[in-house]
Amino acid sequence: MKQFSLSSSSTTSKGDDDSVLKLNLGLGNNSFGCHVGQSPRQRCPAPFLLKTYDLLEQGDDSTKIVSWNAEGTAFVVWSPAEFSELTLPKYFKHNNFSSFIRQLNTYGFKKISSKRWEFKHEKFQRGCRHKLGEITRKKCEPSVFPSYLKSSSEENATSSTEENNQQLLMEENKNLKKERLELQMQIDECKALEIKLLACLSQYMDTQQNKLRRLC
Amino acid sequence: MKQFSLSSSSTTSKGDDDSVLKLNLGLGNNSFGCHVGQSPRQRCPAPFLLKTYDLLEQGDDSTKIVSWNAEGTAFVVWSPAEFSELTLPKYFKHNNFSSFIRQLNTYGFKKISSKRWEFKHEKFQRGCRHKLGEITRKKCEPSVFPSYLKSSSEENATSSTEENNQQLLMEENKNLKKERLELQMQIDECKALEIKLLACLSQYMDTQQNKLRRLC
DNA sequence: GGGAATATTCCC
DNA sequence: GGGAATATTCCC
Repeated sequence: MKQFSLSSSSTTSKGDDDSVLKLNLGLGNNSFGCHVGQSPRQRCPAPFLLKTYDLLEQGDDSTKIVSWNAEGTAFVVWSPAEFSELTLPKYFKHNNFSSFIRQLNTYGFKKISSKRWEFKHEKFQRGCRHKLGEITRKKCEPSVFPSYLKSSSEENATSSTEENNQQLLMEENKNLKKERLELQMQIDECKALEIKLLACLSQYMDTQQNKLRRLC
Repeated sequence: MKQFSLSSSSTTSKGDDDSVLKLNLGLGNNSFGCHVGQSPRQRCPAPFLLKTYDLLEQGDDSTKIVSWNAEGTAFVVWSPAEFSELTLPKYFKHNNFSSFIRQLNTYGFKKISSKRWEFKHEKFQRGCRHKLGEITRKKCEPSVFPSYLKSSSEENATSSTEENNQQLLMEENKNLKKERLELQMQIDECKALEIKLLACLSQYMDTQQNKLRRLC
């Protein structure tokens, strides 16, 4: 007899049973609670995003200080002064409005009104906490050279082309290592999924055996 | 499921308001009082160094928590627990001993005793606040090679060592690219396997359905 | 609005 | 100890 304990244990993602049911219904679907294909990359949302979202969900009287706009498609800081003094230190290690805005810019939020402090990001909307993982920092991509290597012009006239090459190489090197790590993580994810799939298959087979046995 | 570390920030550090305000004011000092033209590079000391120095100069009862050693050539954290809870938040935006140590390492301090938390830096001594500007971060500057590339012998890299470095870099680079390819192939295999598994599962389910139908 | 330095956290 | 990601500050 095969082991049920694996999938029935509650240690894994909630809804293993669900995924089994879904399997019975839709075959081509990769709905195992974790996705197989390339839906938008769901990472662990940045702490900044989670905090900012949570801060908006606080339904207390602070809604006069900061809140979603009417449509829930952006948020408004109604009172920057109070927001800085009261709200920010509850969630962050500072009370500077400008630092908060710096972070918003880092994550690609846009100020969408000249009359009030209203900020918008496509993936940051009321009720969509699950989309926060799709928001990423605006950092320069691994494949991009750092600014100090671009357009070095005359300043580095002293540095030889050899040194330049070396810097480029080091940069590429660093990026490759980062890529390696990411690929490794992808592989780990894949492997975990395989294990789940196999467990699922095994469980399904057992269930079917039992059904047949009962009918015979 | 993954864990998000909202931890410390949501639990407000009690009574921090004052210190935060002080911090913000204190930071303003940085742009002033920079010595120019002294023989050893006198820069504006890093906030971290100034705070750590000042924290030691506080002659209050906190000397039981942290103080200079007898010779004034290093300093000792006598009580890490109290230091973390009481001293750190007065000067920094956290109360983690390990973050403090991370900073010490960044600035090149060395732990010089295995029996107590004693840290030393050549330029960080009692009565020598004016030398703090000579202490720099260990970060790899744009013009500096990473440690693993430094020949550790001379600053004036001869063309031969440069060539050597370059060769090493290119080699590592090549290997990394090879690795990348292999990892990519592993991923492709994984994905193919997933597809097969799903197909297999789906086919199996169909067969079972038919069996059941026939029996009913 | 964003580049870059420093600080804090996380992880090996 | 230190690499690297994220946070905070400073400055243009």
